[in-house]
Amino acid sequence: MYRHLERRLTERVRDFLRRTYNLDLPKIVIEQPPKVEFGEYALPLAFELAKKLRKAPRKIAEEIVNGIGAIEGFEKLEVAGAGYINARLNRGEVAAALVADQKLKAEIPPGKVLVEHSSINPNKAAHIGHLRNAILGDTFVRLLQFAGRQVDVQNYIDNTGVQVADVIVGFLHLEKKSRAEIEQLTRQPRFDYYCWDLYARVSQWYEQDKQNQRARIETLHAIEQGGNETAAIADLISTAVLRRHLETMDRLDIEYDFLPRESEILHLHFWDAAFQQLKEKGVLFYESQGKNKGCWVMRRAGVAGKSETAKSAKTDAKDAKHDSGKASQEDDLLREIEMRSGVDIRPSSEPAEGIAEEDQKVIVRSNGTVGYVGKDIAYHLWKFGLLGKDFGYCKFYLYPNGHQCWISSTNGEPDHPHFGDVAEIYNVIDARQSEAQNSVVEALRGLGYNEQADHYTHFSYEMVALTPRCAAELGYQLSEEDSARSYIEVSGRKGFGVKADDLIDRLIASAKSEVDARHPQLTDAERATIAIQIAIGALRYFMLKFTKQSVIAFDFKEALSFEGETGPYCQYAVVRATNIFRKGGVDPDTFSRDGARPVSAAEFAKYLEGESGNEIWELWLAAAKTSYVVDQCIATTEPAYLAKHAFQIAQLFNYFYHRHPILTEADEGRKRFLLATAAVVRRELIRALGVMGITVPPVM
RNA sequence: GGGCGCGUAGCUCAAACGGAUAGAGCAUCGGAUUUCUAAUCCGAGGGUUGCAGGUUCGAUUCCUGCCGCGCCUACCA
Repeated sequence: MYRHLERRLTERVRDFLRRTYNLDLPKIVIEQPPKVEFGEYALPLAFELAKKLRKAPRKIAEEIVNGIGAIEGFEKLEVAGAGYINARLNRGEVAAALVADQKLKAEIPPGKVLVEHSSINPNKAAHIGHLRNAILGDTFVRLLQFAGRQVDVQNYIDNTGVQVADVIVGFLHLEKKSRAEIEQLTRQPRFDYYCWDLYARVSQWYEQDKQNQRARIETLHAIEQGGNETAAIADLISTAVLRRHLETMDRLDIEYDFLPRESEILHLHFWDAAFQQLKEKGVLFYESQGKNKGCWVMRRAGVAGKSETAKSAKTDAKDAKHDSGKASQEDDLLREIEMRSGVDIRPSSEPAEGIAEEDQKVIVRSNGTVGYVGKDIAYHLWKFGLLGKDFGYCKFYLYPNGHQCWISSTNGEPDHPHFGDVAEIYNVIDARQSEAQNSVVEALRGLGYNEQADHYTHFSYEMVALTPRCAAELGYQLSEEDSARSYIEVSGRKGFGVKADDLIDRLIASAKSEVDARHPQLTDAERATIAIQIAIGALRYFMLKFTKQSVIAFDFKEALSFEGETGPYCQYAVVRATNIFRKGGVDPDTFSRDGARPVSAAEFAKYLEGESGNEIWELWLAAAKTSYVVDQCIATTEPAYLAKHAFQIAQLFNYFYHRHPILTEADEGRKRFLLATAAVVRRELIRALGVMGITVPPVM
């Protein structure tokens, strides 16, 4: 509603400027006035035009206001302050249209969208950082769907990486478990918790003796190669952990369509196909000397053009540091063990002389194995349908609601949905990986796929860390330095963090005791269901209320809060609205559709005018903005705006609720109007919350 | 060293393209409804937007330089 009117206003103004001043402005800025009394839209463009037209801003504003004529849906334009143009909507018409809830058609871009999120290493339990990722990703999926887009949801599974190798080392070398014993263990309810602890122990074991890392390299090698006992055990474990992740996320109503695995990227030789293209197009260079001798490298993303050969004293110093550092031991170990070379590493074309050593990003190691970025490039060529290869597909996980989630496989089932080959992609990956993400984009550009590169969005967000207080609460001993920080980074390697299921459990327990106290008359099952809805609402809202670039310093007290700017606050507003209708014996859904129809636009206008009208109008206006806010969230890849929006509606509604008793209203016409207000706000708030994956309980 | 990001009330965070009096929540203090349940509402205090310059009608926002903090910068993923 709101966005359609804004577009109409923009077009009329642009039209007028062209006609009157022969001006064509690329963009016409439209703001929202600080108070509704000023109108619904504000245009500061007279200030901008003042110089061009050599007139006072106020004069220009007056010319526009007087000359533009009537605009459908608008009451009038007026000049304010030093030259603002404020536009006033016809409140009655807007309210009547909102009640009718007519679907206004918006142009939907063609093509499918692919959102990749979660992508948790399948070697340990998911933690709060993964929750932020999944909640952001899932909400973004819902935003796109709300806007009418068709979306594929993918969760990339790195089942052949070091992290999985580490936990396998734990089972085989520390615990000396047999395959049968491990199989037994994977059946226990929270097998991922077991792995969480074991993974931390393995990291300690590596610390104890660097030689222990030999086991890691050997294990990783075996897993990558496949077709052996170690690989089979790794598959067993990573699959079991993956199932646990899906269960955890399903608790939050987060589902996936397809799980592409690294093992298939490897075994179906995706990389070979990508490597071929990258060599042909000169994106990769073979380095024949220096630190990266024997590697295939590409130019590091963000490094412009040909760099000078000025790599003198600085590079030497860096090398020296490397040799004495403890990293060198690991490097030696890596080199020491001969690895299978699955790809042709012999130099074919030009050397990498054009790129200074520090600007090189190694894609293929000197032992012939391909690194993570390389695999990611191949994967992304597949996403855009540019690889010339496809996965095999198998059914993997059937959600209780009947939705089928597929997984990649070397030998797939013949009948499967078509994944990949999309027009746009969004990768929900934390900010620490932005360089790797940029490298993938640069590789696409290097291959000449500029259009695809333009539709590649790294949905970057900051990590979730723990406050020192929270860490202490969890029983971790902190150094003095750490205690002084405002937050401490979570570390899976150290087993330092809050597990997702633990947090969800605590939220549910906390909500349950509250519901138990408030609604003893309900059955335990009913109360449990409500508690879960509240817990999820609290958690999802918590993860969404921060903007992406803000590091969340996690604290139980804040996360467990159900008051103030929280999900339950928003849910509660809906429950209150529902209660009015229940007590009044009116169905809110049918009322918002049919019952309010008798209230004419003229009547709405009457109740929405004047000072007391302003206050209620503010609520209507907020309710009218949902699709506008959704558009903004998509354009900026920032779901936090929606969280703020929902909170604002809830806040305005609570105020309204307090000020205007509805059921006792004596004036029948006014009562109808107030009921219509509650019905529309309720409907829109449910919608907004729904896009965030938050449902509303019947009572709270 | 280089790259990215951040610095706003006691605390945690907002402020779309540069715009009208920088806003919320929490915490503190003081109030409200025998009414559609108080997971609510109202009020109060609390700010030199890290510092210094610059750009302009106008800067929390853009530019430059400092200061402080975080992340990235591995033949890890």
